[in-house]
Amino acid sequence: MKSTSCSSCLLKSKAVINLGDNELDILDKSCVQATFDRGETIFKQGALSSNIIYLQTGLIKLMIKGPNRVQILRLKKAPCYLGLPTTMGDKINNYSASALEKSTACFIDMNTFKELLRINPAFSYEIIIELCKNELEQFKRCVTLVQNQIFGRLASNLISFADDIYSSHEYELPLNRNELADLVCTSRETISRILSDLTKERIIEANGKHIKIINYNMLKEISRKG
Amino acid sequence: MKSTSCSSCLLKSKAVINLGDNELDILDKSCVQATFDRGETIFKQGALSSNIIYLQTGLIKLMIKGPNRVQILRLKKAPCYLGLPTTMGDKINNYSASALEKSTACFIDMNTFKELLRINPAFSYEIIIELCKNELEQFKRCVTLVQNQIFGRLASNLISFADDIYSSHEYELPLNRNELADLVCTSRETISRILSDLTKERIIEANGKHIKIINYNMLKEISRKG
DNA sequence: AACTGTTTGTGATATGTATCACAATTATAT
DNA sequence: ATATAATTGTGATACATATCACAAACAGTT
Repeated sequence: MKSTSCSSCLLKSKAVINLGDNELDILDKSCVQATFDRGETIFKQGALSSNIIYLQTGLIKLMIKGPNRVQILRLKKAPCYLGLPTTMGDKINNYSASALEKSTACFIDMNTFKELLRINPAFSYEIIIELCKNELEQFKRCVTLVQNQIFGRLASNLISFADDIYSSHEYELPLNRNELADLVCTSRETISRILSDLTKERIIEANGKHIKIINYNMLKEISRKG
Repeated sequence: MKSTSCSSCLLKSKAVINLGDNELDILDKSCVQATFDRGETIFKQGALSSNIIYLQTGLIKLMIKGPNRVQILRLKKAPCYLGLPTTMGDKINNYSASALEKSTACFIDMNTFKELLRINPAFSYEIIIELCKNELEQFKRCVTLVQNQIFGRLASNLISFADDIYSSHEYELPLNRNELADLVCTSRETISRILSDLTKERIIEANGKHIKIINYNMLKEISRKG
């Protein structure tokens, strides 16, 4: 049940901002809103994909089950589109999404979305921009995962939590040790060892999920060198 | 110097096929064609990006200089767009492209490309589809790189050469050992050892750059298990 | 409050691959 | 044809991280 119509929604995407009243009406008629608690699945790998999902509020993880393990592809913070590639580039979800905190998402019918792409070039243009930025981000992440050793990989992610997600050098991790290991592509034991070492070296303070970055420059250096 | 006008080009992209005569004229006026020999750079990481590049014929590698090494992000076979994300998502090339064999590419002015996106929704739509498929492909590649051990990673790539690029179980690698190592993210010594082992086990025959796959199913199994 | 299940930390050991060194082979230049 | 440079293959060793085992701490349930 939608709390507000698309036209009076205060959390529109950059793409949707370009829509006229008529187009917002079209969107409103085939757009459903849902709230997810932490841990709930928004869409599942292997299932048919027929909606475009716009994450209005919250934080989610994209996960894929690979040959050897579950891997967290990336975390995504609202506002953003989820699963655009998997819905428009394929018919089956190539990966899953789950909420890491209470989140709200709008499910847009695929055909309506295509219609909006067709009738509003500015809408299309913003979708293209988002796809392009996502791919660049993904390339960067992949290079870090492949080239850096585990110290550098973990440091990069801790910094990303601080700079991109919480805008603070002190935060509560939204992941347990196993999930952090899935994000950084290592084992949970290795995560424990490194958080321990970083704490001993007074670069961070790690108390359970509570992280405080003490020596940001040193952490940055570690993330650069790998 | 263009050998033919855009309207009479027989190698149009799926996006360009949607353009009308008028739009093809617009494209023709700001599109320059170039031929590249093997080894030549098409665009360079760190340089300003102001063109959209359409690879008409040939095979290229996308490379990025990371914290520890050069990494080949992926190979791309014509026909396809190169560097869409890096031109539309940023102003600087995030990675480089070089020809692996004689190739031809069309350089399209950025503003003209944006104009075509604006005036032709079907054109935009095909660009969106290509971006989505690219991202899914990139996710798959990243998962393989991160989760598989080196045997599985090399097997995957040898199969990709056979199935996607040469459509043959026997082919001439377009890469030397060092470049193959960059593609698979390992060292050139490890590449030599594994090609040696695979040859000893009669799964492939490797003679210099000449590769012949003898036991496709076994190679497939190795690539799946990692 | 007690019990059970889950998560986390640490020690010990195994494994896969990088690195280094060097020689052999191949390609290129003269 | 010869010399030089680049590429490749192999052996030996080092190193980073996975895996296994187990205990301690924490969270959830009764």
